[in-house]
Amino acid sequence: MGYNTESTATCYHQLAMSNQKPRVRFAPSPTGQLHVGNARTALYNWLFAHHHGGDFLLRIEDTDVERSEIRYEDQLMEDLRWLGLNWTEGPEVGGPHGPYRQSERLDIYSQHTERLLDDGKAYRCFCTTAELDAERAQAIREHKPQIYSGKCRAIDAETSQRRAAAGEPSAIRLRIPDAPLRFHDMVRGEVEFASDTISDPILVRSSGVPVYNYVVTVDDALMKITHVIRGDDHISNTPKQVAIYQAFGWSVPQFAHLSTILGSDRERLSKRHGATSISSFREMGILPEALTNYLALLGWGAEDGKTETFTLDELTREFKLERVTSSPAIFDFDKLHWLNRHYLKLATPERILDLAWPYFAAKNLLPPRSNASDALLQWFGNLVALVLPSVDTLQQLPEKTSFVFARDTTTAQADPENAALLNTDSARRVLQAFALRVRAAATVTPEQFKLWMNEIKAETGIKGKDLFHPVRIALTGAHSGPEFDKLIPLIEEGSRLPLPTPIFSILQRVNRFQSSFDSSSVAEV
RNA sequence: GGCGGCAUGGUGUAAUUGGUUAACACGCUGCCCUCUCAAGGCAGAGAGUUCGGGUUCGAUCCCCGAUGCCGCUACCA
Repeated sequence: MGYNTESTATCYHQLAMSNQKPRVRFAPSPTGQLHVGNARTALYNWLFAHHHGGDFLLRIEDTDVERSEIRYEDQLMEDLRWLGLNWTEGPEVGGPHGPYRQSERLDIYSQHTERLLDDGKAYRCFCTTAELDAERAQAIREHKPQIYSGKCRAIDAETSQRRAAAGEPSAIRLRIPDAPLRFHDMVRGEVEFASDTISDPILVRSSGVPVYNYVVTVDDALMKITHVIRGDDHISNTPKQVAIYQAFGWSVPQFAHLSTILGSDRERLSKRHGATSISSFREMGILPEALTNYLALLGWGAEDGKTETFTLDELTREFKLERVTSSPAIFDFDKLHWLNRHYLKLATPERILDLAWPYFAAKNLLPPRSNASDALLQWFGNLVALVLPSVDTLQQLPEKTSFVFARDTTTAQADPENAALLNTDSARRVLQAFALRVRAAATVTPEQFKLWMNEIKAETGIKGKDLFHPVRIALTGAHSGPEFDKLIPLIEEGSRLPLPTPIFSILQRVNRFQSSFDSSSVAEV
């Protein structure tokens, strides 16, 4: 018996040849936020399942009761749904192989443990922590693999039974067979571990709680998982798991170990590198399709070697596990932003408006969405459309629209670049001529504005940058921004809208700016 | 220390699986557009494939070794 390379390969072959639908799972621990690494694992599982018309299921690995929290479980599911990664079997939807929460499967595990014990595939280990520590210390000293000596392997069944019955604490270990442990990895090929480098793994702690490596294996087998797609931090665990499959006489699934996602310093990506949780990306206004597209690209490339933008549907068609790279990838925020800009441009105006609104409401720039008039909706839509191409994330929108919301453009004079532009005779002449016209007309249209600027140009001989920049600074507080044709109506219309933070009209802006500007420039001269 | 994995411009991926000048995208630089910024369009710089051997007529690709990084080495997951 035993599953050598050939039988594993045969297994794979049969699966590939048969029409058996693959079944894959995403099995997170609810001990924290879903982060990009896990999300990418979930995505690859989902894509693989959907590409082959198979099943994608969700299982919660909450055997670590200390760290597991229900709120993280809820958050996890919310994040997955937001990404568009739905599942057909899981803790809340149920399914034929439930329950899907490991904490609810404890009976199943103990039944299986009995079986292993009865078959002599596993044994009780009475070694104390102190003994094990000593063994380990010695192994290090002798430059040998740190593996359990197997001291308790030799205890006969009867004695073992008796000592356990007498209340002596014991863990349960698997007997690792004396043969190399091999498995086929769809992204790395054949992987082999010598059996004498693998310790007899603990299956059940002396507390009676089974350990991760054991329960995943039992669950994956019972849930009929055909392909285990997970992070490569599990690669060294896999031989132990293979041994568990063998001990039960179960067929070993296909494995695919995905490389780690690194930060720009080549360290494992973490909070230190900035936002890494899915919810933080959502909060900053990254579109889910941008994130899934980006994550797909982190370790995979399309067959044509060129196309980079894919919707989830397109990814489903194109995605092949065989094309996944085995080397770690560095997370690049710039590229994520590029993709987000791409999808922001593709999104419908209605959707953008819905998504953008809360960022402004939170800053008290807009009323609650439910109170919005059609005129306000229209105006805001125009405003957002104007600056959308220049933002990486929705979160940047309020700042990018400060040209209309800014309450005090006079502070712009403090900026050295602005001051240089303003502290000239020509700037003063332009501003005075402009103010004169605004005060006479009270309101401004783009057509009027154009006319006035032409008049000022003719009468002062000032043109280009020297003509426009002072006006721009006076109006918006910045020497750069959108074209006046768009800017003028946005400000004027905005000033007539009832807003929690009213917008100043052109006239108000000119008056406020002129008064402070005149006094400050007098002082300078 | 032991075991395993990984290595192509700054970054992510390609390279018909051993065949010419190593491709695409992000980013960067410049130009065009323009009052300005952004967007958009165009152009350009940037790697000889971690290093050293070997196999071969020929290695990014196969083999060996070194180095570096990552993971596992728990009665964590």
